Amino acid sequence: MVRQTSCVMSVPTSANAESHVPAPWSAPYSCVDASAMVPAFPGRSWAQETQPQFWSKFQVWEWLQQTLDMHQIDAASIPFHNFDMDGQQLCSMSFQDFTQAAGPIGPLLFQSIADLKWSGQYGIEIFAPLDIKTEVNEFQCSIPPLREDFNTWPCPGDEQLRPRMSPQDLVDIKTPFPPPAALTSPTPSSPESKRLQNRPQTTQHKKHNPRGTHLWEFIRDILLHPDRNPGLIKWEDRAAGVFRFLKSEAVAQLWGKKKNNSSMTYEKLSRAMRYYYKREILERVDGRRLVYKFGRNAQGWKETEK
DNA sequence: GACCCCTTTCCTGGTT
DNA sequence: TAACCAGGAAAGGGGT
Repeated sequence: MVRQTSCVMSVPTSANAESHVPAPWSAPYSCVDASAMVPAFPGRSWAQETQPQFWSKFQVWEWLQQTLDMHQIDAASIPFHNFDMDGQQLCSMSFQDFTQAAGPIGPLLFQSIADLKWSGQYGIEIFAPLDIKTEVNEFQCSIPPLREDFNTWPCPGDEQLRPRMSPQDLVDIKTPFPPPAALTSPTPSSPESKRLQNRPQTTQHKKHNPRGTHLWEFIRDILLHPDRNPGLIKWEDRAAGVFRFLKSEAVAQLWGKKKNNSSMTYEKLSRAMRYYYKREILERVDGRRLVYKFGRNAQGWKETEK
């Protein structure tokens, strides 16, 4: 059966268009190419923002999220509160500080920030001078992709700041390190856990999430960082895991952008959400529009799990 | 290539 | 009337 979808969105997804848009602050929250929705938006000086020492707390988190996403590391596995600091504080962290704050991926983060410091210092243009404003007020994309080949770049000067990672350090860097059990283990008796138990051992443990971020994780992560998505989704009952879509179509477009699917709509997104009912990742909230609730198999959203 | 999983797409019908 | 909800059916696509 051939389904020719009609593209109802105005989000350009061609390679060309994509190549002119810097990667958003986070792949999971990939920004809608709002230039399509907001024809004119004010420019912004990027001169300072290319240097991490001038970053705000918000931008530090953007960078952190971007780096985790790039390496397909579950954001819920990282103690974000350890990075509740501005760029200046971030830049003053030592290699050991990063390791303590982020565990096994500390070296990766350290290397990343060292590269950015170095790039900014030497005036390398790694940030495209483009600002994007979505229909959701302040949802801005600012952090471009970090270089994947960071470890192969020449390393002028400050070796103390830029220790080379050994091959062992980089082994399986795309494979997330084991997150806390509380964040990954479905309730033993739940259908989800049974489903996992029935899987071959290799697929249970080999890769945490080979397909990348799932929709519910995407939603969860938006909720966990409300400062980054003003007006998209909000908690109705934080403790109970009840949340509500405020800009359903905007969220759908963000999801579509992440999946490189310009025809994503809330209608389709909500269908995918409803499939989570069976797996108890979400629970029904009867009688309330745009309201969902995390179920027993949704992990990482509780405050106590942070 | 088969199979599994997670969506994605389309659809019908109901509700707000 | 529009937007949303519910869920069946089938296909797409990546991983094993």
